[in-house]
Amino acid sequence: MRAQSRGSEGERVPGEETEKRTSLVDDAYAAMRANIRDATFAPGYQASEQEIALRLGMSRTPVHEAAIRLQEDGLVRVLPRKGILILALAPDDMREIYDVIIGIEGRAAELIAALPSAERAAAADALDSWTTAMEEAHARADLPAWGEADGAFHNMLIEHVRNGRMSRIMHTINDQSHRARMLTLNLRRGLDASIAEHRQIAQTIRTGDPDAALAAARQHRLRARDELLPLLASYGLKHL
Amino acid sequence: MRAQSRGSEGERVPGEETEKRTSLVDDAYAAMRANIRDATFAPGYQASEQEIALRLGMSRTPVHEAAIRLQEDGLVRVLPRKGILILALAPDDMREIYDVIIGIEGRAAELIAALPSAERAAAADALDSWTTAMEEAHARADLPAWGEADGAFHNMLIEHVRNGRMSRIMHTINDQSHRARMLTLNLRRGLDASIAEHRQIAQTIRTGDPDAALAAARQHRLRARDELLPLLASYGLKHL
DNA sequence: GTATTCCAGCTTGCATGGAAGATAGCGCTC
DNA sequence: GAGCGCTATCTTCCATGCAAGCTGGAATAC
Repeated sequence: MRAQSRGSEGERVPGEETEKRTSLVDDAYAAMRANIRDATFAPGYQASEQEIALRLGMSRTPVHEAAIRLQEDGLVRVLPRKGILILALAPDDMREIYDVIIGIEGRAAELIAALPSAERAAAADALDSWTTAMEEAHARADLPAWGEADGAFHNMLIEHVRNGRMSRIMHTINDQSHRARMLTLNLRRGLDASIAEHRQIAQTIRTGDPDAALAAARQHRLRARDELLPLLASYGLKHL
Repeated sequence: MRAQSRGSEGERVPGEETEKRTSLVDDAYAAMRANIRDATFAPGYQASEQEIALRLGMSRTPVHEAAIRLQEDGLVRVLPRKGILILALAPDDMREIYDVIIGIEGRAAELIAALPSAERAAAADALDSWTTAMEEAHARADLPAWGEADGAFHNMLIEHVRNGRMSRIMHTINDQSHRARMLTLNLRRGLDASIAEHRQIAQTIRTGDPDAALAAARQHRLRARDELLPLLASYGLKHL
């Protein structure tokens, strides 16, 4: 049973070049996170470390340590002597998540709008180009592309602050809410409003008005939250 | 040798209590975190897992797994085949930390000010009592007590939101900045202003004015940051 | 004296086995 | 038939062994 058979025939995480030094723990972490994101491990599913280790072709130790990291990220819960529980997301979790996003992203927009004008312009250009991508996707009624552009916009917003802690927080939060966003993508209505708000955020950044940028970013997320939460409630999605 | 695990255990989802299981991993995590907080493990110190395991009276495995959690918390860095490095805090880290605090705590104050009036009053009372404790400590020139009351005020602010993710983020951030706060406690000047701002925050919450609460909380942290960062720079504290 | 090479001793990464706790099902008692 | 207790079996937890990588210093060549 000492199989060093790396790579389980199936493809790895897309976009992740494992060219660098790859530890089994990192492999396990990436694989499990991907499986949770694409719902291969459905919420509520209770897996055993042994089973996952077998599937990934490694021993229990790296799986166990990856599970600790995932638990720290809030994606799973390690139940002592019972197994690894894939966490579900309740509407109340989405409320929590949105409040964190509103706080962090508002500050992020404010900070970017306070940068020197050259950097502001560069950021605004990048943000606008993603908004344009959203418009085009909207015109084609291509919801997945719309969602991807939307995600890229907000990701870019955070990255421009150059605050590793903010990036990390948003990254974690996005992991947690990814499934909910995918599910509700088809149900959303206010795409036009969303695009307009994106333009507004980029505009306030270009102008260099921190207060307005803060207000615009907050407004955008507040509206999205007020659109999403009733949706989840009405569809009775108890766990996502 | 047995490290006494201090009372603050990482809490999870609200509603789940009765966690009194004692695992060695939890012991190691709590002990190492306490040692980092009180600078028994000074920043820059590089310990080996074997050595820590010996000191804690356990084997390497639980220490290793605790180190993973601490790394996830941003307190240490696990260097492959070199050891566990206790991370230092540079002034730029403090800038990052303050921006996260400004975003999160502002939203927290806003949310509390939007609660029903009975809960607002209860929160404001609790906050005011801690502010009073700060005043008394200030009158006695008891800086440690002042710092403790200040910490309790802000902790209470976050806890009243009942958002586990916010609590967790602030908890992590506070762990990281604890040493810097302790160091600069003796150097701070604007204690009167700080107390007045605390009163202001509690007042806006009592009144139930979310916008004012947001502004007051932000203003408080912005001023504290602008007081602290030059202090760190002028004293040439490269790593804390 | 200086530069280079190599090795001994450190470190963690990972696998694996034993131990203990939790659980479900079976058999026994009433 | 219903309830209770025992046990078989599953799970994680933790200790430990082995392998591999990195580092510092000794020994050698010049």
